[in-house]
Amino acid sequence: MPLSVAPKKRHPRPGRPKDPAKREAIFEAAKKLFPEHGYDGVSMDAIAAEAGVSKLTLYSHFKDKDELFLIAVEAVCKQQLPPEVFELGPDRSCIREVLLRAGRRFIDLVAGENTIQVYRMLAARAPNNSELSDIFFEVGPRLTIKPLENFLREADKSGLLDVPDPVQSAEHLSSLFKGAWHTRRIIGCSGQLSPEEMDAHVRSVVDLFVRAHEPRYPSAGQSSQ
Amino acid sequence: MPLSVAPKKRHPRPGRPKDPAKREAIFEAAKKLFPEHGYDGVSMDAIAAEAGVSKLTLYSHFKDKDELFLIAVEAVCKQQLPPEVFELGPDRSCIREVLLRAGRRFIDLVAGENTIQVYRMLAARAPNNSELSDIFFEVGPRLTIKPLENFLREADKSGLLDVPDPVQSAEHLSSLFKGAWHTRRIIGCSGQLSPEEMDAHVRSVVDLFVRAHEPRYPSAGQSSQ
DNA sequence: GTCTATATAGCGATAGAC
DNA sequence: GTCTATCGCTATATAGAC
Repeated sequence: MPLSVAPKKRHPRPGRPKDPAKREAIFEAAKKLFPEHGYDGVSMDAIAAEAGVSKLTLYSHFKDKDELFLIAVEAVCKQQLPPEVFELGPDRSCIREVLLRAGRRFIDLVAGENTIQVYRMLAARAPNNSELSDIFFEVGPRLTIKPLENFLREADKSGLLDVPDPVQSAEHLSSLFKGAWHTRRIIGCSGQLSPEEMDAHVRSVVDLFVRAHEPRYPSAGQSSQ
Repeated sequence: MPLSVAPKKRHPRPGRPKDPAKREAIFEAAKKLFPEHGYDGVSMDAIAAEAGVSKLTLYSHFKDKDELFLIAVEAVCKQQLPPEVFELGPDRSCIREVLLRAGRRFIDLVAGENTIQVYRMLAARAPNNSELSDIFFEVGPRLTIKPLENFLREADKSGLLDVPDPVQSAEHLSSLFKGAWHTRRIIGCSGQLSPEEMDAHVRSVVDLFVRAHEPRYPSAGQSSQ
């Protein structure tokens, strides 16, 4: 059961209601600062200052630093992926073109600054918050791969590709798109991919993938066994 | 110019020489603790205690925490990879078998606890130490891929595989072997690959890779153009 | 050169005034 | 409910005794 941002009001209205705007300001500050500097790099004072509230107000809305970190990261993960942005178009005439477009979008998403920051945060606290990493993986990478999987499944049915295991192939394709650069970005290596290099990489991946999955007997849509 | 562990003695022998054994003890403690708990998770007190020396002795041997962290991580990276352990055997008769063995070794290495800990450390301090990450990538992943690259180049020459760009193909193969599990381990997801799943994964990768690179006209060793 | 003891600063979390 | 001021703790880094 994922945590929620909404405060739980046990008593209908015992006194003056807490200011939702302040809670939101704290929440926004956490979502901004934690990805930038990591768990240990952000103090509760810094969050309070960024939000423009006092530290006690902060503690009145959130139990402790861990809780705030948890819901902040979770929120960043969820707002990370607008799932429809990655739905592959209905154009399946040219399989390579569709995969090329998909690859560019995929890389833009998983190698974007926001995504990389989430990975870094989670890596830093890996020994502590394995549940948080699990959540991230479900709402992040898992959902990102899904459109690839669906596409491959349909490509297999229509005979454009030979994909007996769409789940596994989608994961392979995802790994190929990420390549070595994804990990390099996470650990903060200096060099960056130029747009030309990125394009060459995507082409290379699509070449390899299509070559591995193109039907062996082009005239036959499906082969028995 | 990488840092060295050896102390620089500016004066030949001004007084009592510092105890090299204590320096080594501190060094060993740092190499043990930093990978386990990360930069912020390890205090100088903890290192001194682990090494069995006082904190001032520590500071007399190393300028500050950053310097100690730097040379410790660098040392862990370098001792990480005995390059000969990954040299592929001379048996190139069955290409799939060689790749299967290579894949298992490769995964054992890059998904091992030590390697993953290095990734986590670097990710946590990514905004600060990009040079350190660069060093790691050169002495780590880069060297690990090299044997794959050499093997693919020879396989291409002997006509067993069709690998026009061994560098790129080796990187792709590496990405496939790592798969999603490598990243999942870095961020500390809970589930782990069972040996059976690992084996299935490697087989799947080798299937895909061989299928993509097997010569199209089996009888002809090389194709022109 | 090495140790015990300490200075200084920052952390997360809290008590009391309004 | 919110703020100012502070507790208790731990961090890095250092001064004085041997």
